[in-house]
Amino acid sequence: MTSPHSHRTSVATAKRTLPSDQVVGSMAETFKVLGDPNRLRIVIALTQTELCTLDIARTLGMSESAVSHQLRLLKALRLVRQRKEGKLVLSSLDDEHIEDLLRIGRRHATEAA
Amino acid sequence: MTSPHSHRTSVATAKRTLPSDQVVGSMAETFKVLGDPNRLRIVIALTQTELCTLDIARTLGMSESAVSHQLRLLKALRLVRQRKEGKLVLSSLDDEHIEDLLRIGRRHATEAA
DNA sequence: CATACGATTGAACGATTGTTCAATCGTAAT
DNA sequence: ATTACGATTGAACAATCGTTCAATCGTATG
Repeated sequence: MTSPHSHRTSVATAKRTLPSDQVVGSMAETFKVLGDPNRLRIVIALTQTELCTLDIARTLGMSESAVSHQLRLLKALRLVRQRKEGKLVLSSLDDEHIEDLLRIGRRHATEAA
Repeated sequence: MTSPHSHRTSVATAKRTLPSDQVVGSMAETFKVLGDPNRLRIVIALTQTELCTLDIARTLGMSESAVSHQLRLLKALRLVRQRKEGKLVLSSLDDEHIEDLLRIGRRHATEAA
């Protein structure tokens, strides 16, 4: 025989640790937006410099349109901020936490499998 | 007139900062797996205790099958580890970086919009 | 004003996603 | 051996995703 196991108490304990649906949903959205390679590349590129939409497109080999669509998402989730300069729209990171996420995510990704 | 802008140099600079496709892809996978509310809840629940598949299902109100599918993904990406005990499969977090990601992600998510 | 350039928009498309469902496997207990 | 329980699997489905394409907007420059 192995150690006894009570489903009841485990479930009750685990349930207590969960944040509200709203918080979980918001966290998931944040991670999800970083979960696409092109969007992630955009964010990484912006850790160095402010860039206009076209430069991002050229840097990543994406269409201007695709970049614009993604920037709108990134802005909506407060990862990216934008300012206008003439006919350019310059994008930059909006939040200092983002670079932390990138750093840790990269560490996990490049660890020995 | 505003400040002059050279696309050429901005693109060249930005390109240098980008990790390889392989690294970016792996990072994106890591974020993506945390980008689903149910999967994220599973991971959060496991920060506290080791849990069997059924307990996770009961805690989150998911079917056993759905949980099992997601655990396989989490295991493949090395977020979750599993050990057997009798007929139970106990899951726990596989990597200490994960909790850091959760903490920072939560901070960003709960910041004032 | 007309032109060019950078940016945005919305519809449409194929591709991917997460779940359900039913069937099956494995282990422990009777 | 049979039963019960926990876990896994694969097919199938609706839903969501990210891109392309064409059209349009805005602003600076000729």
